[in-house]
Amino acid sequence: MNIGEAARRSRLPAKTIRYYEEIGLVSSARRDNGFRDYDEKDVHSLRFVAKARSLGFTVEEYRHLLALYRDPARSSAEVREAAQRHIADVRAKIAELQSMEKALDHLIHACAGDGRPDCPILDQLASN
Amino acid sequence: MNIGEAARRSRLPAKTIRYYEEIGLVSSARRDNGFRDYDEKDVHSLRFVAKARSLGFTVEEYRHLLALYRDPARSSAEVREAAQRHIADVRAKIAELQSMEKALDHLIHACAGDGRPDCPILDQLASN
DNA sequence: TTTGCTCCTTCCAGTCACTGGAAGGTCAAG
DNA sequence: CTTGACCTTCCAGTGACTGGAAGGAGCAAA
Repeated sequence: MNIGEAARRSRLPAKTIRYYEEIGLVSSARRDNGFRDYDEKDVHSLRFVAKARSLGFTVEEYRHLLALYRDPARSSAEVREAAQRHIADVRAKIAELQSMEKALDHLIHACAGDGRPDCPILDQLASN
Repeated sequence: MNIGEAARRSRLPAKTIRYYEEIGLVSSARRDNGFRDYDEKDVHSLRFVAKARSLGFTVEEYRHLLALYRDPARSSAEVREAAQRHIADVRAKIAELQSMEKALDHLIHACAGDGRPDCPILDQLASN
């Protein structure tokens, strides 16, 4: 099948699939006319990558997970460690964003938001 | 003062201050030897930017907030709107990361993480 | 004076993961 | 024969820095 069909079936943009090929993450056969030609196995790999992507893994992590997936001698410990490293990153990011959210929420509630220039948000940014 | 001192006092890397100058966000005087020369007012602006940065605003938002800060005829409504747009972004990002975290947490708990190859994490990535 | 050190300058390239767009080739339907 | 949807490659841009090279400035110690 053409890249467009593979894109629809993996829910990855065609551009992204070409990019993944360029960086050696996935590959495909080629037809005589130069068009990429994907089979079910290729689509399966693309879907695997699409799911890792939706969980926020980095490209290098997709690569690692794909390699583990294809290695029958892998240990589940290695997979779990990759997932644990990633969830730690996700949690750190959440904590950071939550502290921003909290600070912003305080500021927004302190600000009248009317036609006057007085603004605790600017005051806070300008303090110190 | 030199850029190094301004960097220490604003808690922004010197490289970042030069970058902000390049994009027209801040500016400074120059000494005869070509070195940038910062005064208290400059440091104040840099600190303002550093705080906006720590709240996760984008560079274009720092620019907008600085302009509002410097405009005595601003309305606090405009500042509050900028903050509200930003907090909505932050909340959307938090929600996205939390849904990733939840999915990852399930997977990690389902995985034995031992020497065997069987792994629900890979199974889930490969499903469909 | 020379050495050594820290700080400063500019410029260029790289990061991450795409994304957009230009210019042109392929193919089936009408 | 044209139209339109698809495909190809290549190049450039995104955001917000960050790293590094190559070289100049300024000051203290030997």
